[in-house]
Amino acid sequence: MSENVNPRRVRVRFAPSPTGPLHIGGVRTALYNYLFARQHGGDLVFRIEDTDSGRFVPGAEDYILEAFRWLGIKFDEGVSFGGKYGPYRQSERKDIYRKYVQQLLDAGRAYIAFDTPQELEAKRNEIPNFQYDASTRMQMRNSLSMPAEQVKELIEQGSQYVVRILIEPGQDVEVDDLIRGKVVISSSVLDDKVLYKSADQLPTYHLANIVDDHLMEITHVIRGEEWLPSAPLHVLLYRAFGWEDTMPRFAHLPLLLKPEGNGKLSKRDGDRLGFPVFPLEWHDPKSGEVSSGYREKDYLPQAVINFLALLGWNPGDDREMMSLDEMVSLFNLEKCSKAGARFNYQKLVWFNHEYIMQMTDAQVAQLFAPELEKHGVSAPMERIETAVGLVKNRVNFIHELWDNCSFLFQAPAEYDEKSLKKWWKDQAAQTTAELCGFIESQPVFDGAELEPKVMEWIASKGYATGKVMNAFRVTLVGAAMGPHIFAITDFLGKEETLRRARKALEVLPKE
RNA sequence: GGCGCUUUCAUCUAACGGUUAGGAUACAAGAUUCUCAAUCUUGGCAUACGGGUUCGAUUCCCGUAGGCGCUACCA
Repeated sequence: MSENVNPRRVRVRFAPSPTGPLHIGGVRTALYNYLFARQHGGDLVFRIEDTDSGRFVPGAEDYILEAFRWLGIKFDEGVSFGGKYGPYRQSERKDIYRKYVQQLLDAGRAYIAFDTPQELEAKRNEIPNFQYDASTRMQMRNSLSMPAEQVKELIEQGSQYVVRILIEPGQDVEVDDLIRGKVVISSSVLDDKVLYKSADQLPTYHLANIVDDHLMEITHVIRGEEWLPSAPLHVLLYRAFGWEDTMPRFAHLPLLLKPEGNGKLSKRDGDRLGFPVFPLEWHDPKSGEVSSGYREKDYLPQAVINFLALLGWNPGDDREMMSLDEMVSLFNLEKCSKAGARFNYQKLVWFNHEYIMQMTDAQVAQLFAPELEKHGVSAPMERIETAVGLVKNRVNFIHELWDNCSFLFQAPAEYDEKSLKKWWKDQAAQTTAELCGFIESQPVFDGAELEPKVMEWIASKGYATGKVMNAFRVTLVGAAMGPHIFAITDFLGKEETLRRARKALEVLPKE
């Protein structure tokens, strides 16, 4: 049971609905589709499923496209990419769907129903577990229960109607899932789903999805687990159309769950726990509400991708840090887990740290330079690189670099109280003054040469190394923090070093 | 309620009948050190429960319990 049984070129799709920002779970689904397509040398299609005119949100499509650009997930064809299977926006395929709906109607695999939403609502209130199926359809107002002339008349009068699939009860429908194996559901529990809506004269997801996947020659449908219950319906639709021989293989991915508590990951969780659930920041055009995004929160796209890839899949060994290309060669649907995965964003923070560590100082400096400018600091790239090299191991995010190295670019304006309390006492002022004198008297300043001399001097004076050095550190940094002290003096240079130390001696208490 | 999926450390997961049940994150301790980190070492932490099948079950089957999803003229 593998792909080589299927001689067709591998074609997969990611088909979001433009109803808002792209959810992070959708990003993972797209990622898996991308990995699968690349690995098999196939195509990844970007289709827009805008068949719900009521929920359409302007800007959502562009947002989704931009998110994938940022993440580095590339599509081969589809909306904005072109291709010979278009149009790729479902709202532009109305005529196609109309034709196939008619085919189903003609074949007796679907029927027309006149029940209004209000009537259905009333029915549901009246009967506890009402379902529109073989047991109830003859009591409803449809082309099965009514005489042909009446149906014709109603249509001519302009009555609104939907088209429903005719489900034959009593047969076992089998879905062969690449991740879960065989799933069997009795058609008796399925209902006569609406395929074509009267409200906006568009097909529902179920119909559009099958028609498009067939016409676009999709070979594998990799989607979220929420679609598993309707997969049998989809199989039945392929059967009704007579397309069963080219029906795509299905793979239903486990869902992303809340980091804590019950339920699947939602927008609210991000707000509550302090992490984004969207790739990019989103400004809702209707409510004006702003939802944070990973890009704006300073996460690296590689870190997001890497973290997401491992939520529900593993390469089969212990490796965790992987480039997109590595993932492409390692990916395997059979290695996908079946149970939902909690969204443990702590680990994403760790990934971000690891990727910063993995980047060269020059790469990090490029990202940090704009941040520096925001703080009113302009420095040669070389200086920034050096600074970054000194402190990048202690940050999880690029923006945290500032707090860790601002003192390299700006003399301390004030001194951290706690640090002073701990280190600026006893003979701190005196030793610092003496140290300044010693350093000034030395013919060398380079840390590698100066450090042993200073240590020797401290020992000869009988001082405690920690006390002398930390007092000195506070004068340079403004706090008891930062990299190795001689790395700092090297960066600042002799003049600036002594200037800062003496400034502190003026400002800080002598005793 | 009905239907389906699912169940290994707190979390992500490995072990596709035989392992001292492995790794990573997080947490804790220690080492290092002029500070804060980083780093290294160490530590604690899991096979939901009950039945089978088998010489032997984390692994296969059944049941129970928990979790998740679906149950719209939404996708």
